[in-house]
Amino acid sequence: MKDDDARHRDVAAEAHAPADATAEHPLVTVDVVILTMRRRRLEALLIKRQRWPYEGLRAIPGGFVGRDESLEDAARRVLADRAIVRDVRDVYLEQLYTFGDPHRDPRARVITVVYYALIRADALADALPVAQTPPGDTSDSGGSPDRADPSDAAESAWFPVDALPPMAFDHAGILLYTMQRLLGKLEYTDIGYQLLAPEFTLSELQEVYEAILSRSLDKRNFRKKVLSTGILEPTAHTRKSGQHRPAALYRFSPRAERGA
Amino acid sequence: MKDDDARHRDVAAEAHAPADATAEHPLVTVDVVILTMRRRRLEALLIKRQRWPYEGLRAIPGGFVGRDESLEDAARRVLADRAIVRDVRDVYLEQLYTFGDPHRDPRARVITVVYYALIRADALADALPVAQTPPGDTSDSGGSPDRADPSDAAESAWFPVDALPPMAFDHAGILLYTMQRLLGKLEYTDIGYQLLAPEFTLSELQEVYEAILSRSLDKRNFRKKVLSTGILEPTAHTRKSGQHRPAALYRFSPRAERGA
DNA sequence: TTAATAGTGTCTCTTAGACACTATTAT
DNA sequence: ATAATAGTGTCTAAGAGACACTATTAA
Repeated sequence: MKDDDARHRDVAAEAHAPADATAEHPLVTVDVVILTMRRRRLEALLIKRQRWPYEGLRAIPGGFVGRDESLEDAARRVLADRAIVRDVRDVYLEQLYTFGDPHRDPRARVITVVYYALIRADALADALPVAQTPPGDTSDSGGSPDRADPSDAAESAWFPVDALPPMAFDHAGILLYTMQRLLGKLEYTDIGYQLLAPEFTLSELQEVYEAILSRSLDKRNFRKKVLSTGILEPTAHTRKSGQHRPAALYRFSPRAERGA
Repeated sequence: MKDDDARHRDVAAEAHAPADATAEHPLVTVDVVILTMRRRRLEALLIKRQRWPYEGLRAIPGGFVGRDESLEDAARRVLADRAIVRDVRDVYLEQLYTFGDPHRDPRARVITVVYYALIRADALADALPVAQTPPGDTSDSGGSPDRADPSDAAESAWFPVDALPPMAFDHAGILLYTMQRLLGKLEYTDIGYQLLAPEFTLSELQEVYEAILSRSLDKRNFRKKVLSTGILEPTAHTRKSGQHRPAALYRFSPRAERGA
């Protein structure tokens, strides 16, 4: 076996790159679009930038890829750093796209591999990042908007995906692209279920679909369709909430679990 | 404005990376799965590795990302280097996935952004890379299998995607993933048309679909379906070939052109 | 009794897929 | 004539979507 420096030279030589190819090479980060259902809406976790460039604007959480870390491991580390879930293994994580425009970051050439993470409502950590109260929404806000995030980089907050704040870098476009991907995968995969607790009502499932599709669905047709697929099975449980009939709880049938 | 070194330190500091973060960073390449219809099959262009590791095995063409080059520009440069098309702008190019396992290349940490390219039959350059004659196929081979590629890296050859040779690195998996993506996009996009000349017969279009789906389709149902979408329009031309009725040629209707 | 959500069937229209023969050309 | 591919229509079954009322609970 050769030592590391020799290997680097091998790779560089093969591609006609200069001997110190690493210095010429772009930096690589992993950004993670973190999504969850909150207040019956789909919301994304965004940090507030504290430095130039785009100081004060919101950004998608991210970090550099470690030397011996896979891209997905790096994405889970970003999630763990933000401390928004109790167990990072509970999170559905999927690679979205890699953005590499030479001028997307004014500081350096940075290529970012973007993942999106779907957080089940029941998996959110107790110490929730702060919520933003949108104008016209009079429900309780649930936290001070100034609470600092443990990370050096920024404080975090949840924003409804259909009412995003001004964004740093190319992150507005990345969010938009994420929503399009989510919408595309909704019909032919079970990503919709990844935003729900292990047991859920059909109304909750319908809310997830409506949030991603940005339109309301007919209740009878929706239930007919999801039940006809056979991937759901009823539990013996119901959930009471408010002054109305309790809802039956469903779960994935074991056979269909974790299919993608 | 700051100078480049200062900017690099900014990025590194923000992510808690060591000061010489660039030395710790992975290398980034772009690999391009080049596909075309040849002999009524879908075929991929592969190079033969000339060095350790995986010497003698086949690999997907690729190259390092230049400092001021977008990822897509890098992919088109890989295409241009291989000299397989007359005009690189004619090629349909789409990002597939980014592979970054820390040990996928034994020489160094290499993250590769993979694109796939669909080459129209009429856009292939005259100096075609050599074709492989699979066992049992008695049609003419069309070139010496030993002709050297202009590139330092390897000689190139076309291989049917359903009969691939032993592959270097994780490239067999990448090819497989490409075919799955292609299959998935076939139903709801017009990628199928990107493998055809501007004017084509319905039988040629059906052959593309059958190659990607790996199954035969009913001729009447296929024609009914594609014509009902309204994205095709008849030309006044026909094509005669062999001892049978000439086929009508179609093209995209201008409105639907270049939709993705 | 009221407010709030859970839960349930029918009809229509469109689409997917099975299925077999005639048309036109070169040899 | 024969070989080879182009081109064409009907029927059936399944799925998507429009549409309105009853059931159960807490206050």
